[in-house]
Amino acid sequence: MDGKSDLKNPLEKRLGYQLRRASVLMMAALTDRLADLALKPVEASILILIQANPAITQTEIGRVLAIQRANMVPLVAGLMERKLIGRQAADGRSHALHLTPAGRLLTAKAETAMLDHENRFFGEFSAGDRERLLAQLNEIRTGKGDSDA
Amino acid sequence: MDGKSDLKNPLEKRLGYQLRRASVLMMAALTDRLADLALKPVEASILILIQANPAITQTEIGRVLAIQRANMVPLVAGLMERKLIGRQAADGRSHALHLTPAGRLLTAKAETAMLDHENRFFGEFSAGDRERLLAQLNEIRTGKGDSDA
DNA sequence: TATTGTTATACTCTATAACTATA
DNA sequence: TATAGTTATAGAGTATAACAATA
Repeated sequence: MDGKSDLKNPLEKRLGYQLRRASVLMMAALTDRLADLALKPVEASILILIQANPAITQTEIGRVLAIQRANMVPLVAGLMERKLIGRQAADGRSHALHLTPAGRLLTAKAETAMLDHENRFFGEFSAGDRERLLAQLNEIRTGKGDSDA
Repeated sequence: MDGKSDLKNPLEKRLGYQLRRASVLMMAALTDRLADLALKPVEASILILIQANPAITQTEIGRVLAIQRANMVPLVAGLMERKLIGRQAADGRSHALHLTPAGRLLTAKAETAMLDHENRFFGEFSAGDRERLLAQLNEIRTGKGDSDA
């Protein structure tokens, strides 16, 4: 009941390929899900990071999320303009970021959306499978990936 | 022995986030690895797909790899110019693609590079863990992800 | 000298619309 | 009417270089 084609795709056996395809699919779904809140995934991530780390600076956020300083500027400016976050001078050159009340509210909604989103994709997975998958993905990041320094 | 910071990252508990970070890291590593062959990951994927499916057309490749028809044009043109692939008229509007001898040689090298690359990241994983991870990633793609039609 | 925030800029990847020639 | 290949183009996302102010 498919009949779409008889094409072979040897890449389906490649972990890196499947990793990327799954990631792209989930990112697209999350983008749709967060569009209701007028947030992009990266913006939601920034809000969550500020919530977890009061007085974090935008350069620090960039370091955690692997975003260049230069590219943080319009992101922070956008959240400031929407009055979701505020800044206070930390020292003369850096600014401590915090969530506004509106930002706290929206961050809570974003977190709910992200959990729903995750359950949509992993709802059939057992808790053990989720934990193992999470640990394995984390291993990829923290394991052999450190040889690019 | 780290001292890098005391920042919390709640996103590390999110499967979608870890999936993306792992994917980006592996893609960057693969890009480096294939640079020796003057191939981008997408070009290597196209070569492998042509090898596995003689007489495939570029639109079909795009369908398999989720690449727009329009974006296939410069990719195929580049591989043609390097004489890694050739084309023959299939019907009046489509062309059957095939690997040239040079293309076959380079594709073999690319496959070796991709296997090495995969072992670099998953070498510590047991065969069972690899299989399970592959199956889980495939489930993400073929499971709940089909509701965007 | 190093770091923060910033501007400007370029490059890649991806998406859309429209055209042609074929089916 | 639908499809393959193509062109042109626009929009993200990401990267680098340079600068001013501050540490």
